[in-house]
Amino acid sequence: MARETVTSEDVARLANVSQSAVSRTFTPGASVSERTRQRVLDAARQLGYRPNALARAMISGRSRLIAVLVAYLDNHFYPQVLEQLSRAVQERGYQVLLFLTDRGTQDQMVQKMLQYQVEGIVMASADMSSSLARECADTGIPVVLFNRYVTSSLSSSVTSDNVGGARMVTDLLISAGHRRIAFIAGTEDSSTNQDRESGFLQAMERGGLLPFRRLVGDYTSEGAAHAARRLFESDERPDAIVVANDHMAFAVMDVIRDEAGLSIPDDVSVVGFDDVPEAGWGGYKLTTVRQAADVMIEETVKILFEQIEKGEVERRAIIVPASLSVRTSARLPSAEKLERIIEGA
Amino acid sequence: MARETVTSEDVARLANVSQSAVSRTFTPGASVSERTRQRVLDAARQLGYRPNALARAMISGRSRLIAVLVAYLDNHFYPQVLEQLSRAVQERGYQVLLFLTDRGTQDQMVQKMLQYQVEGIVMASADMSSSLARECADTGIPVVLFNRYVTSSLSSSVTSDNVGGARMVTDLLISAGHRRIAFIAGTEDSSTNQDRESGFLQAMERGGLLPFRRLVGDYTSEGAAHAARRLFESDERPDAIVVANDHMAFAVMDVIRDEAGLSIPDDVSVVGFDDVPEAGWGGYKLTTVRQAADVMIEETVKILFEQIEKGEVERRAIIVPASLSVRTSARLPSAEKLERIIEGA
DNA sequence: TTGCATATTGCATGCCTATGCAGAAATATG
DNA sequence: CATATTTCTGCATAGGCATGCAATATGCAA
Repeated sequence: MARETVTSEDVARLANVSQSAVSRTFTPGASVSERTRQRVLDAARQLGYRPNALARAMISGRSRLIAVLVAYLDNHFYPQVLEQLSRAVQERGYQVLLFLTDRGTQDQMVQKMLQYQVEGIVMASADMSSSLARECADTGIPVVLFNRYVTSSLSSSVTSDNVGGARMVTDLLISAGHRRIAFIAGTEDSSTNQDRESGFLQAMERGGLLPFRRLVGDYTSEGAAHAARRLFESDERPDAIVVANDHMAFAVMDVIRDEAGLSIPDDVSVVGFDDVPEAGWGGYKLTTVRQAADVMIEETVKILFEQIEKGEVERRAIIVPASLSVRTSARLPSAEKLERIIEGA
Repeated sequence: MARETVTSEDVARLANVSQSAVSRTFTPGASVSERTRQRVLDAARQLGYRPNALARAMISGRSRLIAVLVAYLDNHFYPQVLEQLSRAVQERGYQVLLFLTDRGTQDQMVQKMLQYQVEGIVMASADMSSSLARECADTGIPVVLFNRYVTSSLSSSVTSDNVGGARMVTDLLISAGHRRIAFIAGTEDSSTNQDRESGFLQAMERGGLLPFRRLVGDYTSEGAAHAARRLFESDERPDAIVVANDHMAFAVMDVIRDEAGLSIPDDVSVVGFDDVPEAGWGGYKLTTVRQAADVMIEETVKILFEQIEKGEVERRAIIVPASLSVRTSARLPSAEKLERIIEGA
């Protein structure tokens, strides 16, 4: 088996041309006459020749590899992003080199990425230490933090308007007459959570309300379920809950309905953040903040390739507007109030 | 910016050793004295040296890259697989090169994979033409078809017992007294669908029943919803539905409850296949066939690396046992009958 | 037919690292 | 202390391809 690899030289010999001619045939835009081109192509087909992308990458200094780092794929927002991102990257002739990280292994992962000479990095998860950011910046490789940012960092970032989005859903609840509104937070030190929480707090303050209670769910189902249980273990119950992402919101809804025996939205309103596909499913119909994943990805890819082409890295921070996805997991305000919120008044 | 890349030669110069010494320092198991090793390490740290994985791959002929091909990530079974697979691969010092395919682009994708000199290929989706299979086999690269197979192919495959699993859930429905059992199929020409359908048919036949009706959902939510609507548009309704995977089953449940206004499982039982995380969610509580994704991945990785190490490819077909995940979307038979089904009697 | 501009081609080299080989150094043996 | 081993080390080369440069071929106008 393992047929000995066939090289451009083999093809050249068979086609009676030089190795350069073969190379040029497979390099778009290079100068080759149609005749040699055909001869080379024929010979290549005969031998089953395939240019070696690694050798190519070595000599041209362009690996055509984009590293994507994610921590988990169980929050459906990320698979969705990964799929679209990968497609976008492939369209430009690049491939995604995937890195799944645990907390604590990011450093090694970044080392690996750099070893593979990737031309760009998307960190779709995992906070990045500023030393790491510096290391990347030093190499001149564009880095985009996706759905998170680090203020001290030199990297670009693309997020949606987490503050504004959270403010909007919270406004929605307040306008609908809710007064005992709890917040279930994600991972405390993540930028998304901080922004969403501050949006929540802004809306509450503006509405003259104090948060009914605040618990941490760590962006996991289990954490969220646990938090929800604590919220409903006494009679001092919230009448609405803002959950820091959809993935947790589903778990919260399960606890409310199946364990606390309450009805949504009659007894409690629940809202989330992300608008993952499941939010639209009949079992949940979650009112939530829609992150325009497609736009975010578009921006990410744009930044990446602009910087790859220009060869220089500049920090850019894109904030993509968020919108409301109004379904039935939360009581609605009057149509006119709703209108006003959606207009972003 | 793009600090000019620092090579092993630069390190060698600074450390006052030869380039070989640097190389050996970074090659586990190579022969270097502790003293030079330290000198090299120091110099490397000073310069920020990182071995170039591509150059390394070129000369050693080992890219340490595994290509993974998937078609979609919206069926949650695949993100889960991708995550675990990627982790397993990383543990062995390899990285996943991700390929997202549409129908029809597999050929180009495979070309790309081979160009990148990947050492193994996992096709977690997308059927593979036998010519493609031959091409891979010719190169001597191990290929594992994950969750699908092609009889004519030379590639290995890992699937779960789709026939047996489908038989089990169908038996469950029959034992619970259902007689009007419909089947919603996935993609017609996929091996998973064919096997699941044939398991369904076997059980029906053994139970002396004819399928109530059979529709195609193409493994998409929309397809499944459409099929479900057709099932319930007349009064001739099924009293149970076997759906070829969970992802479709959720859509079916939504239609039954929200559009047909029926109750599950009182009016209709619904069962699925895969046991994705959402099947356990309170909104669905889907009775389904559990595919042991972890075992499947374990086997996949095992095949892959055994063949990579031995350097020879042999066809192997692993079938991982499936089991029942009994929840509440389907009426239950008596405890004793249930027991018998689970025991696989 | 000749001369010049342009399009092709081949040569030679470089990208960065791993590794066989032979000699040098360090260690063990008697 | 001499010799036999073992451990290190550096040299030189290879791995497959892209690309600047110089040389050749081609096309066209005069």
